[in-house]
Amino acid sequence: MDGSPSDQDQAPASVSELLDRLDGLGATLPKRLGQCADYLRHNIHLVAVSTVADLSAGAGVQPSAFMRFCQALGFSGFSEMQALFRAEYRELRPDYAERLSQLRERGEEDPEGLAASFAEAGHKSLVSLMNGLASEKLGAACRLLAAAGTIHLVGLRRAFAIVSYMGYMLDKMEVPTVIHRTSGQIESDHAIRPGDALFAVSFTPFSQETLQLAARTAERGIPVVALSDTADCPLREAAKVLLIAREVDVGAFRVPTAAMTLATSLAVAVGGMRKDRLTIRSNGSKME
Amino acid sequence: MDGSPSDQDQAPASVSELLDRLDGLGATLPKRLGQCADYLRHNIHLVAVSTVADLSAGAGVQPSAFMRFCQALGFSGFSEMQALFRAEYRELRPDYAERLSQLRERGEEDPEGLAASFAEAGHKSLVSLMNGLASEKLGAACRLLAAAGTIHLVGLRRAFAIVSYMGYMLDKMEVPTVIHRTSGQIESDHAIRPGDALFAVSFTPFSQETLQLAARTAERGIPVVALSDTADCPLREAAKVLLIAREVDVGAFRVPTAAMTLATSLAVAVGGMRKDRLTIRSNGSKME
DNA sequence: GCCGATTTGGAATATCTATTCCATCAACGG
DNA sequence: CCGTTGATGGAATAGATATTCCAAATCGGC
Repeated sequence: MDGSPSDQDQAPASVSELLDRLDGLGATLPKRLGQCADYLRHNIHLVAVSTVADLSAGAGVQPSAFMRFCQALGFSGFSEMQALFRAEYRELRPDYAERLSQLRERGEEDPEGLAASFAEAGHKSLVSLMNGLASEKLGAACRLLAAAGTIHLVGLRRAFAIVSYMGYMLDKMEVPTVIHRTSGQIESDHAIRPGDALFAVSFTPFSQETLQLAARTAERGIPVVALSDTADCPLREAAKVLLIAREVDVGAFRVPTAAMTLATSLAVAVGGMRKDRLTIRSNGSKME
Repeated sequence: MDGSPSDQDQAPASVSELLDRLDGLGATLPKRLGQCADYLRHNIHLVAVSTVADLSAGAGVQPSAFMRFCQALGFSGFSEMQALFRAEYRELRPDYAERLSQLRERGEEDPEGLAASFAEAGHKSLVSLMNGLASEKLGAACRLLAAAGTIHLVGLRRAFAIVSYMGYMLDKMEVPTVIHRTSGQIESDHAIRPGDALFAVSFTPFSQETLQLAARTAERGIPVVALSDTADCPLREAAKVLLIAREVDVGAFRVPTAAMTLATSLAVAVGGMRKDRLTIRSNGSKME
């Protein structure tokens, strides 16, 4: 009831608490335990389904070292730590996995089975989105759009849902935005002025209107950021940055889950950056 | 070394193969093994992170019975079966969980961190969508829409992305569809004719225009199907069926992942049903 | 209601996994 | 350069966990 001094010695109660503590220990750990920390950070998902032997081998240390590592984190041993991961894993999917697999079996005739298939596809799309996201490209896209005067959005057919949602978000954040829904490009071209930027969304099969607007805009030296579902899309040439969001199909259909997620992230990030810029400006302290 | 006749005795190579085999064995299993099968079907997600003792206790049988069950499925024992589940788990998220947690730590300043948070939220939204889906309601919604002459879609602001995507899909499947984007309701009301149906989407805070159009349409005796993010939404009264898709927010923002998934499922199911109906009609064999 | 076949429960065992221990090694301060 | 402290590797041990075995129970056909 007394001995224990600060906090070091009680075990983390959740995975994110554990990660915090890992950061806290930082570089104070001896070499081998440091290797364990590194490996853990990069392979959290393995803990629930692996043995100390597996993990220590992965980290390139002896099992005993890994054991000491667990204790350094505040656990009594590996088993206690693993229990944490297993518990968290169980919680995340209470009866979900169950229903999903039952429903999927029911086939894609039944509406609920269909929904299950689409949900499953959504999970996969998100996984692949996050695995494939190139950090620099996303950052570059944000900077281009944040630096623009007005942001112009174009996307037709299935891409229209994306730009319409993006337009809604940007507008809510008071970012000057125009959605180009037209095929008659008469007004579009002139509305896009130097200092602006164009965000073009197009999926296979690509709409000519979108491609052409993007091409003409790029020719005029106005930056174009593109979002597509494949890297060899015709927008590649016009775009300064081409973002990719692949979706997993269900039969001939798909939900634009990954694209929507990426577009929303972009919009929110751009909104945040512009707000910062404004704040700084109005302080008068710095000009961008 | 020959006895083994057909196929019964080689182990399944994937979880879905295993589920197939489970269905195959069907009711031929003795009582205790039947219990195991039931329990397994409802708790597949537990296999990777549990022991035979846990699982057999859950199923209400002796460990030895569970053991025999594994063997009946074609595995050499429990460990071999568990290995399958663990392998599949590892594959699904290769370095995904890793990145996600790293990125999320980076906070929601950084665009990539934001994307990670939204992706995580998307997973959760899909989980809760599937857990909360009431089978009858979805089926009823499909039937109402499939029976309609023209399907009218309405949804403004953030809901517009949903209806625009739905409109695209329905149109692709040659289902007569109209998207009402107007606030001036002059034409809308008359365009919606007896025999048609209205699909209304609205999230908090609700747009008056959508609510009013739904109310007026319902008053005229035309069926209204609604999609919202909460059960006590004003559409509840006008709608014959109210579908709910809750999203997990990131700060003040959200991606309409669950709603988009539900709407797409609905559209595809309706498209399928109408096609069936047409086929049957043209065969002349049955009239709906 | 008896007999053979099948299923069941529970304890015994084999295997695998976590954990500890200690001799050796490297780092650091005097 | 030596002695102390802390880290390391590897083997020994303790503890779980899976797996097998067999006696008892149950079921089905006659």
